[in-house]
Amino acid sequence: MSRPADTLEAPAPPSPPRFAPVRAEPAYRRVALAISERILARTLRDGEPLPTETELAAQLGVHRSTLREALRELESHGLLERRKGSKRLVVSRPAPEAIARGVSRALALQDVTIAEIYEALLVLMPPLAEAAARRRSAAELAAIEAAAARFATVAGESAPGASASTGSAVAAVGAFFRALAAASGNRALALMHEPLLQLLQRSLILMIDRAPNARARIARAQRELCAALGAQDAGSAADWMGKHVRDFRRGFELAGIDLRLRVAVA
Amino acid sequence: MSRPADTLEAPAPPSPPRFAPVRAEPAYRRVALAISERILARTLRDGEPLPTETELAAQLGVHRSTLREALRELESHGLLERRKGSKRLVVSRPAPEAIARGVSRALALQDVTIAEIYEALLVLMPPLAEAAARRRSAAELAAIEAAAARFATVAGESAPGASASTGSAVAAVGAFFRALAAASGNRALALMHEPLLQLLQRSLILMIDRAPNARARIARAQRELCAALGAQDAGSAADWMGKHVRDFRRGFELAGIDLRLRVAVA
DNA sequence: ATTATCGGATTGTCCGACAATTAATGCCAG
DNA sequence: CTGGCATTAATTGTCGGACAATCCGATAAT
Repeated sequence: MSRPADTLEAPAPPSPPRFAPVRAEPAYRRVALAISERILARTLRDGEPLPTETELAAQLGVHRSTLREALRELESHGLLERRKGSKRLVVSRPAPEAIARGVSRALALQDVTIAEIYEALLVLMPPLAEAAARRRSAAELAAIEAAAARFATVAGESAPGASASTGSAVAAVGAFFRALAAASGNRALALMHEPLLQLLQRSLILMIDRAPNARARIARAQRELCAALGAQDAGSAADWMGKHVRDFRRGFELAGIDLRLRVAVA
Repeated sequence: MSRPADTLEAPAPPSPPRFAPVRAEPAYRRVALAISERILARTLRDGEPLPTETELAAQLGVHRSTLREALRELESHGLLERRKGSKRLVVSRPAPEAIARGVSRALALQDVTIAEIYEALLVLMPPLAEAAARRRSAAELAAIEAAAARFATVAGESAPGASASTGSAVAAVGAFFRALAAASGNRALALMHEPLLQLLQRSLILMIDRAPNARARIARAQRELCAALGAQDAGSAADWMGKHVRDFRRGFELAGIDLRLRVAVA
């Protein structure tokens, strides 16, 4: 486009019989690509601070504004992050929940239904529990049990209908699943389960106070799962997880929530 | 901070006992959030063109450069897209492959291993095949069969080692899985399978020419899967998909590729 | 009606500037 | 010589404005 030292430009190509690709990408995209390639190739390793904007813009031969547009793209993909209270951007590996948030949004915008999320959970969670039972460390087990304990506390301390506790009960459910996923030793499965969980949580807020016994049933399932994980009983863990997930479905039905409704997102 | 009776301090705020959040987010992020909320809330529906940059910047009370940074973020998440050869940005639902690319990158940067991808595929794909067998339409079945036919052609036409065809064979494998996922009727599962597929494809490039019979075994599995899908035999579909996935593992082993290697990404 | 032409609108990119904040530096006391 | 504090330099966030290339819509020519 408008570049500084563009000398005389002949409108017609002189002789080359071959044509260059007509569709040139804008500079901000090429810049983003160039930087992300370096990150992917580990030339820039995570934790490493990026050069200053002025410096980087000079190196890449673009204006700072242009560079900035590229940086926003990388930042939003989690390839760059700003450490708390610091100015400089540093290279980082994307945080799972940030990635998952994007996936959640995509699913929500695609009008995915609660039924689809339920089905996916039914596919994913039992194997996750199985893997966790087989591979969990002592510390991971402790974390899972702590999450279960917290749910029990939160869920027990209030009569059904006390909406103040709804949020923390749902959050505790999330914490339990996350701890379990972390213990599975499979980051691909863990990452994939995260968006489902995020979407489940949104719907759970509506369900947990309307389905009688929902809290009690969840607490029960968590206890059984903890026991299975403690005993490293993969079969039982998978089994109980299956029951647990199916219970969610029952909860939605009892609460009168149509499973064909599309999921909401934060 | 809180001193007892320090009456001499003049700069203390006069009356407001409440403080605003200290950590204000930059404008470009607030702007991005504001716009994305509208999109999520369907106030801006997909296909709808965004106002011009000048206009939008004015409405939001920020400079065009600032707005632009926000737009790049939304664009990179697939919430906005530029229709081919057009200038204006239009609201859009994120394309699955774009989302999946972000997930793939995240997994690769997290040093996820081939073994983890394999395990995830083993969890995900058989239920996907099962769902596809149950719900596939005639058109979807045709698409799957077409993909299988293409793989057979590509895989058969060249002697093993002809690296020219490697790329198209791998692409055909991808097309087959994608067609199958699309027929599953579960967009959550389909979206989650996509990053696994992307990563598998990268590794397949290395494997398919080094593992004897890889092509033939893949073709066989695809034929059997097509038969099961055609007969709407969910059990058989799940079964063959399981074998198919396990075959990939065998292929890696035969090719001498360590499953503990981390996956690569485009 | 179809195509060629023209002017205005819009995007991509750049230049430059400045306040607020963070990082760096130098200075003084212990 | 080291630790703490004040001052200065550097960096980011945001803004105003500019301009070429391109796209869009309308109008004129075939």
